[in-house]
Amino acid sequence: MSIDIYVCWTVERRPTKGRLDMRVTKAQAEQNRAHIVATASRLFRERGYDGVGVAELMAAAGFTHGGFYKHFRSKADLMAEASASGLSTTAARAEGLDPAEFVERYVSREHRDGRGDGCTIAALGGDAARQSADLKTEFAAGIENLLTALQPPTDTPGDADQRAARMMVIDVLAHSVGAIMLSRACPDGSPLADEILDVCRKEILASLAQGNSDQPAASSPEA
Amino acid sequence: MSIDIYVCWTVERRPTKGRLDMRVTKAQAEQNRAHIVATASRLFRERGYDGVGVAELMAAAGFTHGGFYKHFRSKADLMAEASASGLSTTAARAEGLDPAEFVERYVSREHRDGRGDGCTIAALGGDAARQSADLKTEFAAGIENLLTALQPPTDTPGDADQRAARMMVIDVLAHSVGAIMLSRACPDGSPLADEILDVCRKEILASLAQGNSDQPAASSPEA
DNA sequence: ACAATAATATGACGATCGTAATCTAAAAAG
DNA sequence: CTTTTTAGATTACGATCGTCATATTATTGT
Repeated sequence: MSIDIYVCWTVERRPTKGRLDMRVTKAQAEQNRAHIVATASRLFRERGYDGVGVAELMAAAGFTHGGFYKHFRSKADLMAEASASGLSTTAARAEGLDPAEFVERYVSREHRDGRGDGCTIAALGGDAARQSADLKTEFAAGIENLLTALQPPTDTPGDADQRAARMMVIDVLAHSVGAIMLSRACPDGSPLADEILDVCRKEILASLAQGNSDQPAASSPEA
Repeated sequence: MSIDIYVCWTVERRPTKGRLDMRVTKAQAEQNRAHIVATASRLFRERGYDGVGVAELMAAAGFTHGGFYKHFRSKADLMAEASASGLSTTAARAEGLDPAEFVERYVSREHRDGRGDGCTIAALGGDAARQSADLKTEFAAGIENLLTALQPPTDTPGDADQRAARMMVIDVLAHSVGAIMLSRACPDGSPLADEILDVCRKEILASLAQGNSDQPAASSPEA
């Protein structure tokens, strides 16, 4: 019959997934769904929620748009799920990182220029502000997770220390997000874009070095 | 003739502009154009560049969509102009403001909850990052203007002081923008949204108070 | 006063949007 | 083996998108 044609299509579209049949294993379907979410997470970060249509999105994942509503109730649902996925990735990457290390990686040209791979907060935070409460809730949860991942391990959780640490990471995160977003709003490769990044990175790191009251290393750290 | 009817329509639609005729005074046309730009600037800040269509935009300004392309070459052109308009308004408002005063007003609930009236950078910076180089250039110019407006008047422009002041305002701006955007990405009225705002405002003001090397007031300022 | 101009209204174009109905055939259930 | 279920393909719907063509008529230039 037309099996050869199907195989041909398969090779042309998604060699990884490898199937274009009508019905698919339950495990395969789950995997396909995850792949759609991952693709959406990247595309949304690159072009914004309104910048990617359902059809284009499915095509980028290697499918036609028809099956979309077998996986998600609406585009808004996928937006929330893709955002949650991206946010959890960022939190996982930050896990165990020293705040200074986080800032070095976050407030960098590589991060600024790699929207699709970068932080969902910096890429879609502006869009999220105009979306549904559901999506904003996902963002808040993602932010909380990131804060937790960044909070230095306070084995003796004296309430004052804990609160101070939380305030510190909140401030560092907002500061870093602002630096990336401001830099991205400038023309690619413009001096101002780089200046913003360099100035902010330096200032954030300085405030971190000085704000360490645990290790009272004022100007000359450990000798 | 039908002047009475025109007046009636006028009252129903845009009492300010006052005319619905086909042809209009050159001055009136200019005023109409400015009104369209102002309306667009507000609507874009509230709903994003992709969230407002040309027809809806013109209707909000009191016109039909037909005349749009007599005023602007494309929607992208209006986006750039509306952004420039909003950015210059922000810079004008910041003119002569002490950095601390700026932060008090900028990192506030009123600003966060008033997108349409607030800073264009915070409202559209995320969108601008995905737009054309022309629009990004407008943003960079607007940011530069805001930096200049915020820079304390260095009457003796020693290069070192000047550069330090510039670094300070760049850092404060990015920090403030990040605080607003992060807070706006959280659900309306959520504790985290307010916490971000309060923590960041406090930290930014603290860094300003401490960073003042001109007035060497370390802990106890002027006596 | 007359002719040329241009700001607005009306209507329509093709493209794309999110969503859904229908079809197909293989996987899952019996 | 038979039946049911369902992932994905195909097709299509109505709405909206940015843009443009045309008509109208008061203003502007002469």
